[in-house]
Amino acid sequence: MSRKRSANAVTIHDVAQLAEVSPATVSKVINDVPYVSEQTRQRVLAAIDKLNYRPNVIARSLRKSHTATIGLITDDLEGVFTMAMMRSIEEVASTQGFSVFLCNSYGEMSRERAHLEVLLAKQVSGIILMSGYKVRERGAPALELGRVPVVYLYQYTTDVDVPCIIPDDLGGGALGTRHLLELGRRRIGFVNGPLHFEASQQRLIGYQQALRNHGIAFDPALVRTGKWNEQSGYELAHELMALPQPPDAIFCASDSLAAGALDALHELGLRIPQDVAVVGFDNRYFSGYQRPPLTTIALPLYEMGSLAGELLLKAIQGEPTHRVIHRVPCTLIKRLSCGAPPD
Amino acid sequence: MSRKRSANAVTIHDVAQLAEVSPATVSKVINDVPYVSEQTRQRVLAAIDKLNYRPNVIARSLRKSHTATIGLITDDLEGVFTMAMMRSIEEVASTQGFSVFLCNSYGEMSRERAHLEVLLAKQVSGIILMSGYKVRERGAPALELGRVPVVYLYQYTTDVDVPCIIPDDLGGGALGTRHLLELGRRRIGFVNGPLHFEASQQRLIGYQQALRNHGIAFDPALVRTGKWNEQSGYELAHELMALPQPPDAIFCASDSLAAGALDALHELGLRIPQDVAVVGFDNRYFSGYQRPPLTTIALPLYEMGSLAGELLLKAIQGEPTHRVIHRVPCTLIKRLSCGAPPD
DNA sequence: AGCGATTCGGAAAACGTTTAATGTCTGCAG
DNA sequence: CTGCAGACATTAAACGTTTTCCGAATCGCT
Repeated sequence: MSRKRSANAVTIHDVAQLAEVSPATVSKVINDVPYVSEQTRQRVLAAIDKLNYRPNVIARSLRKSHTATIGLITDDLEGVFTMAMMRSIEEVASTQGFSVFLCNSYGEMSRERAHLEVLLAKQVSGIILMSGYKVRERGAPALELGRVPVVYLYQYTTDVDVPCIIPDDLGGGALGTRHLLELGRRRIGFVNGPLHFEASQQRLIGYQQALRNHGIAFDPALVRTGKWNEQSGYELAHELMALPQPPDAIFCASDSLAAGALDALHELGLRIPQDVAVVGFDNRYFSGYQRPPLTTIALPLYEMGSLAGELLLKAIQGEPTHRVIHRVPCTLIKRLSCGAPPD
Repeated sequence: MSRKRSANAVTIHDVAQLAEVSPATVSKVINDVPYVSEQTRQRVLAAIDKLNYRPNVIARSLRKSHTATIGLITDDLEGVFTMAMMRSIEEVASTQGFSVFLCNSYGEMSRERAHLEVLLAKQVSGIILMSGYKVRERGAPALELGRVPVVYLYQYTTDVDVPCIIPDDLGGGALGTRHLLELGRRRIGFVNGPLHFEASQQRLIGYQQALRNHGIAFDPALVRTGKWNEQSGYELAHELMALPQPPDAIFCASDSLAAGALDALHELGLRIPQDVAVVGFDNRYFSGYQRPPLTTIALPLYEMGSLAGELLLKAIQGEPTHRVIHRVPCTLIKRLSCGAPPD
């Protein structure tokens, strides 16, 4: 009989033979193709069950040239924002019957290139290129390699016709500022990261817009820029508080900066939020563990991830893809450092 | 000509045609099979280059029944220990030419089952089942589905013949305790997590062993068990410090417990490490941000991940796999809470 | 009874590779 | 001149599906 196959490779032929039917018919019942009688259908199903048959998806893909597989290339698998996006990508993919290949490029173009090659060789139906935070822009990867849909997640580029997904940093900047304004704060300091990051620029613009909308004059002395880290936050907060008219609130463009600012304020013996309110940005893991727990602007990482997945899957299904930059809105996480009652 | 193919599907036939040679010959030069003349080899390579041909790995796998692909199913994609293990798995896989499918089961058996089915249907060469911390034991997944090698990572089960990889919690418990003993501490409190976790049991045993090896009597009054969280750490540290003979050091079985303990000690106005030294366990992200930065026992997550990858790949290459529980040693991360000079 | 439409089932050709088998040279030893 | 052993190259059969096409049977009409 068919015992010559390698170990446990039960194929559609085995099923066909057992059910006394042709492989074509078996295929039909598997794929719910009409015009197979109920009786044979049952016979085939029984055979499938008995042999514990599972279709070989590889073979299927070969014929159908559709693998139900997408590739996910990340800059930094251990990046602080990676997991959340990955989680939602995996979720939308798997609920739609897709599997996802995980690739880590370590930010090296050569590795990214290599991963792209194998993904395409493995006939993925689409690819998500994901970054975290730092790297936001770069040349187009070698998309000429194959004509599979691509979406950029948390990064973008203008030289390629591809949808990009990033957080709405401007809106986030406005959101945090508005929150402080609504709590009655009038001199709001802004501690920013390096200005060559688009995120910094956008968050600052948001801050300014919110001030303007509230009829508060923008005071350049109240904004400071440094690195993204705690040390900068510490130093710049000190600078702000040393002003002749120190601020009654500090909005930091990252939670790390905010952590440093908190240190500085504690050092000065100031009460938070009574004397100075503090709002961070990013909703990093540790922000809830600060003293006091930090009110912050959350990056919409889940939403960005699922948007990426959905966009890609639609593109795979043939929907035309435009060169759009999707800016996903940030949300406010109220904790104790701003003075408002927490969520 | 061959323009009838779907868009940009350049196949081995196209190459063959351009190079005026048979597909078989092209295949040979691709796979470095001997007996093809240098001249035709060059001609074929030129054609490949010109057409920008990439072999269709799906088709290849079909014939060779070997996909160079592994599956990774995790309990909890967002688990605190997941990323590090994932990173090293991806690394060893990709350096050996394997791709990895990422699957998240959310700890639900039905999802795990479903993922297993599609992984097997997609003909993966092997599967890693990964957990984090909490779930350590459970029934065997439906391996009868297919005969592909499996390894368990950060979880284990005894009812299946499969290699398991877990941290050496006992060794870690001993390591932290020994470190405190060597720094001269003599009354070391032990704040533990729930005892139904094997990790708790093992860490406690390690603690006891280290004491014994140093000739210090084990005092049951010095060990407390609660939950894994900060709150427990806070309360149990208070209990310990209220003892008639309070400890001069506290070893916590998790960094969360340690964070709570730190709170309690601060509240009591005690200096760390001068009055009480503290050591945590897990090397969580926030442990370096405590006041003072927490000395802790690091879980060997990278090592566990790469071990998992290597074991799986070896098994795929045919090496027989035993039912072994690999306990990977933990390491000591010296920071400021123990009194020793940091690394 | 005749006949088109509908339903069911199978034969065979794909899908893009690899590989075993086979064939054709060329050169060289006897 | 024969025979034989490489060295190259090709043919064709796999791999496990899906899918087109075709034929047979049945059904519902006139």
